[in-house]
Amino acid sequence: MDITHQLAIIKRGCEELLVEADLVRKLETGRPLRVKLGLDPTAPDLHLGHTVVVNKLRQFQDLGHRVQFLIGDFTGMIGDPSGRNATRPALTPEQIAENARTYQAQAFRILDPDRTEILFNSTWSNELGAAGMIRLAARYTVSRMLERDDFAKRYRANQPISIHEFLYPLMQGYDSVAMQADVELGGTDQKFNLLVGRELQKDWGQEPQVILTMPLLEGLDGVNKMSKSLGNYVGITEPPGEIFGKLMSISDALMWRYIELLSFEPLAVVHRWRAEVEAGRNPREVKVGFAKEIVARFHGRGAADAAAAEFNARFREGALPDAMPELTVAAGAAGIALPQLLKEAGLTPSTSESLRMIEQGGVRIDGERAADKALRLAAGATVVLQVGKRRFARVTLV
RNA sequence: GGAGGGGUGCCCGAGCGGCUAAAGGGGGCAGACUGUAAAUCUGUUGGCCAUGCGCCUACGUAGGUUCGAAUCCUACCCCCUCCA
Repeated sequence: MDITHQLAIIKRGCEELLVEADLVRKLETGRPLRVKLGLDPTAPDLHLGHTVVVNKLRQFQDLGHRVQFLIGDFTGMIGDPSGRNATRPALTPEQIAENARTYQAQAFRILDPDRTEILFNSTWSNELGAAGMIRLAARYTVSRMLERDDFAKRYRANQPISIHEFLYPLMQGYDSVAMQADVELGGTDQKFNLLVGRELQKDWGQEPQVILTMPLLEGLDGVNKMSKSLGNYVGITEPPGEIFGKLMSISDALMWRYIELLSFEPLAVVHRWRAEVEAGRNPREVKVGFAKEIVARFHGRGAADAAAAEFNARFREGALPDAMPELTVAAGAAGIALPQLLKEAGLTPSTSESLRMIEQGGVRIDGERAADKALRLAAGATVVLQVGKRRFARVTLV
C-alpha cells in the first residue's frame, strides 16, 4: 500500500502525530514497524475507552506492522500519576499475572493474535536495579519534568507531587528504549510520557519513536473520561444487552463522539448520517445502528440483533424480559414485608432504599404498581418483582 | 525546627453550640413525558424495623466540656502554605 494511503489510515481520528516526517521516513523503509502500546495491569477489565487506541493498533496490523502490546507489570507498581487518583493498591505478582492474562484475552477480541507480541516491562526493568534507576534518573531534569502539564498545575496549585511519580515517565520511556519502538500510541494524557521515550531513545543512540495520541473517550455521563472507578464505562466483556443498553443511554450529542472514535464505518457514511439527522431523521435510528455494530464486534451479529430486539420489547413495549434471576426467599410464618423482600431479592441495597422506591412508584409486583409500604407477602406464592425499568426477579416465597 | 491554614455524606463544597441525617452543585436512582436507558420537568439520594413524627450510625482519630457538639477544649494522625 502506498505511503499516502497508509498515512491517511493512521491519522484518522488521532489527536496528534509527532513527528509526521519521521513517520513518513520510517514507512518509506518498507519494513514492518514496531508499534508499542503500554497498559497498566491495574484494572482487570478493558472498556470501550481503552479500545480507541487498541482499534488503532489493529489498523497498524492490517497495514502489515508489528504490534507490541506491553503489560506494565513493573510501572504498575508506581502507578501512572496522570489523573487525580491518590493511592493505588499494591498488586501482588499473582494479581498482575492474572490481570495480564485477562488483558490479553480481551485485547485479542480486536487484535490479530498472530501479529501481536505480548511483553512485560519487568523483564528489563528488574534488571536495571537501583544503580540503573539512578543513571536513568540522571538523564532528566526536574525542570523538564515540570514541563508536563499536570505536574506543572499541581506544582503551581501547591498540590503534592511525590518523587516516585517522576520515575513513571522515565520508566515508560525506558521501555521504548528496551523495545526499540518505532511508534508508540497512547491517550492524549500520555503525551508527555511518550515524548520522554523519544528523548531517552536519542540518548541511547536510537532513532526516536513517532508518537501518536488518541483522544480520551468521554464516559456515559459525557463529562468525565470513561473510567472504571467513575462507573461511567462500558466494559467489553459485559453481556450484549448491557452494552447495547448503555450505548442507547448516551445523549444524542455524545453519540457522534462515540461514533467518531469507536465505529469502523467509513467517515463518508458517518457524515451522511449526520446530515440526515440534521434534516430530521430520528437520531435513535443511528444510535441503534451504532450500538449494534459495537455489540457485534464483541459478541457477534446474532447477539447484536437479539440485544436490539430485547431492548425494544422491554423499553418501548414495556414487556418483561425473557430471562430474569429466579430465587427463593424465606417468608417465615408471618410473611415478609415488601421492603425487606426487595432487599433480600437483591433488587435494592437496603430496606430504606426499598421504601423510597415504593414511595416513588418504582416497584411492581406481577406488573401491578405496589403502593403499600407495609404490604406483607405470605409463603407459598411466586411473584415477579420489578424495581424501576431494569431490575427484575422471579421470587418464590417459602 | 518555627508560624499559619485545612481534613464534612459517592464527589465537589457550605455550615462553625440546639431549628443539622447536615445548604448548594455534580453524579446516581425513581416518576412523568417521549424518539430511547436521548432531551426536558418533578421527586429522591445513611441504615434498621416495631412505619413511630421511632431507633441506630455519621462531619480525620481518641478523649473531654455541655441538658445538647460537625460546630467549644485537649491529645494524636494526615494534607497544604510561608520561614529556616
